[in-house]
Amino acid sequence: MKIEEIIKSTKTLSVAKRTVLNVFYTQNIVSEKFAEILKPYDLSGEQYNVLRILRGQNGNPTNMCVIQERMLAKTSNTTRLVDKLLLKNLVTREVCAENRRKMEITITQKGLDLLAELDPKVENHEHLFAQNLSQDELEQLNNLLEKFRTI
Amino acid sequence: MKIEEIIKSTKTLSVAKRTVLNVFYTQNIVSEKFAEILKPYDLSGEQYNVLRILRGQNGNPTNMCVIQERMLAKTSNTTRLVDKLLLKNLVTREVCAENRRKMEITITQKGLDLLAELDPKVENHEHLFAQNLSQDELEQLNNLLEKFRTI
DNA sequence: AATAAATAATTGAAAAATAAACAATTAGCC
DNA sequence: GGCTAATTGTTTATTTTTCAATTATTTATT
Repeated sequence: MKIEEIIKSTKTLSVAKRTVLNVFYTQNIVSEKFAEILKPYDLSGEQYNVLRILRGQNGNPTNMCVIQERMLAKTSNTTRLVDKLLLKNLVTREVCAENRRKMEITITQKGLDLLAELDPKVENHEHLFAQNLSQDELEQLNNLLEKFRTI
Repeated sequence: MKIEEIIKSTKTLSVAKRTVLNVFYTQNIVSEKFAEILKPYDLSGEQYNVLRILRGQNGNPTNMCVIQERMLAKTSNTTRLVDKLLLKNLVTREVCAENRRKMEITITQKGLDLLAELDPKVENHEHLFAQNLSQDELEQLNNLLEKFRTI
């Protein structure tokens, strides 16, 4: 469905405006579907994201600032996000010995197990949307988004 | 910058996963820049969106459910959003005569003036990103996003 | 060594989002 | 008319986010 129909615009919109709206709307659709997957696990999108970052470290602990830097939404409050994960025993938090200002966050086995359980569902989610395009089109879309967001 | 570099992924990601990440990340960049524009006017992105919907009605009042339906993020609490706009005298709210369950929301002159002041800045914002692509590429991006999000 | 500057993370208060319960009104049906 | 169900919005409580200020530690400077 065209973005004009979705927002029921009577005027014709510039292609620039349409693109911004499309980026917003598409992200919204994708993230709502994603939230549905995480809901039963009582996990928010950002919490999932942090767990994934931690797993990416292959067992090595990760500082708060490294997590922050790798999150997609830079404005998030990493401390509170990690607090939530701690409460669920999905991660551990310890003071770093070399630099006591830093905190070392490590994903627990429980966290790894949760991610392992989610993996197929997440792949499914990605596939749900990706299947609408050919491999070539997906590569194109990635390239266009990358160019578009450059400031 | 490629999405793998941004999230500093060591593994290679499927094109499906890359696309989802790119959609998320791009929306984030665009909306952060947009928030900067609105900040001095003490307006959130969603509040701006509601004002724009109301202006689109050309002076005709609009029900809450119509507003809700046209918002990009369906989960927002429309009542609260409109409350905020009321407090700033950007809209009015009256009981609908035909169906007294409904509320008629109308944008005020002050609201219209605010939008008029924002218009060039918003266009500027859209242009900031759109200028990275040719007209053809923009159309392509719109088409690909539209296809991609189809469920 | 003492002080200033920079870095890392936390905290508190305010704002916003989310979900569930509630109230009012309308509409359909017998 | 009177009963039931559906619609429309508001309210309340809870959780999250956001923003600015603060604490603790380390590094740099005098």
